[in-house]
Amino acid sequence: MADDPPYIAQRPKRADGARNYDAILAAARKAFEAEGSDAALEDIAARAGVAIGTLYRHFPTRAALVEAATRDGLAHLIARAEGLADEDDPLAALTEWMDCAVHHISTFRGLVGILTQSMYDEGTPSHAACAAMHSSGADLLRAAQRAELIRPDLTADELFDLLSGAAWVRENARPGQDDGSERFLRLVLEGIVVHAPPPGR
Amino acid sequence: MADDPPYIAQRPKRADGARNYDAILAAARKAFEAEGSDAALEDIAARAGVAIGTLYRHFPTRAALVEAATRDGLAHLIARAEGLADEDDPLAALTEWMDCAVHHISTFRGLVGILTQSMYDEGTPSHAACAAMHSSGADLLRAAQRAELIRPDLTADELFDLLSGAAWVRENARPGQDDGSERFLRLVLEGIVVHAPPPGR
DNA sequence: ACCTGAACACCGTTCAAGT
DNA sequence: ACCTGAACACCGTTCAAGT
Repeated sequence: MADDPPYIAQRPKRADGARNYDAILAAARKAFEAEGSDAALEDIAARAGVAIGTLYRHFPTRAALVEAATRDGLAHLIARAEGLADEDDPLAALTEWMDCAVHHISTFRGLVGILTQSMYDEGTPSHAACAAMHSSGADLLRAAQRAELIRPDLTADELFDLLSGAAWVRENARPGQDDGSERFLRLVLEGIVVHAPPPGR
Repeated sequence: MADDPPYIAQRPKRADGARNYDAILAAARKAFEAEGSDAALEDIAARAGVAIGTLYRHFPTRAALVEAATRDGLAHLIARAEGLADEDDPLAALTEWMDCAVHHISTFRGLVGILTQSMYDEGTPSHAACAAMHSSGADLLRAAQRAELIRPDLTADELFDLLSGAAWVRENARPGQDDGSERFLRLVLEGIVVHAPPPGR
């Protein structure tokens, strides 16, 4: 009774297929950034110079297209966590990663929502990437907690709530204004760090 | 060159009009709560027992319908701020209000986004309500800052970023799970309160 | 194996006709 | 002043025909 696994787009091997696949992805990324995750698929196909059926052949659902469009970015984010694990200061490492994460999960309007859903819906194309991201973040969190730099009662789920809140604010920042998510994160951070005990103790 | 003011729905005086207006609003609230702010307008009309044209007559845009559906809730929130202004403990007052605000601005999926847009788009039906809400919150914030209970560098805009971040997390909480926005707010609060100086000073 | 585009469905929005 | 529902437009999605 296993529900079939989510569809993950694959780059075709045949030359014309690969070319179209790439063109669609490039057009999708551009459209998502400009119009958000609900950009018109017909426009994306048109801009990629393919018929609408071709888009559907490679990416049968919008979720599959979003997954493919954000795949590299999320992979980079996960790799970054590995790199930061060796850092001397685990709080600095966590902070740096959170900043990086906020940027990657809010590259276009609607992404945080999709990823948040994917976090707990296994039938979703982005679920695997989200799960990997979750465990990357959890590792950095645990390290900072072991060093007693982050309050011990903070769970990884709570960390991701804070992260997605910050990302949503960034996604929805008024166009002209600077985004305010750095400030948001810094304020949040003050709430989760272990405050130094009074001196002489 | 004044752009015309945003359309604000008014309850008609004629009996049949008023009846339909109420029925549409009731159906809309139910639909928004179940399906989010992009619920199908045709369904709402059908459930209210009116033709689609009647819905458009009373609420020419989706934004006008959302404004009307959330009008009472936001008015209540603003009144609550007035009441809390006389509180002894201005930090408790602010905390209580933030909790209340988070609940009101996340009654259905998509609301926070609409209200956030309305905050800085004057041509939007909910703009007036948002502006009133903003100044209500700013008053409570200033009181808490005068009492040196909230860090003095926190701006009202930043407070609303934190608020809408919390509301978004609540909106998007996984269905079964408890929403986690209380926890979110409590963590955020730790980041913005003035921490007691070491004793004996 | 991949591409095309017509066809269908769904839903938002308008408007002429009616009470 | 208000209501109705047909009409149109737009866009998502499928699929038969083609290379």
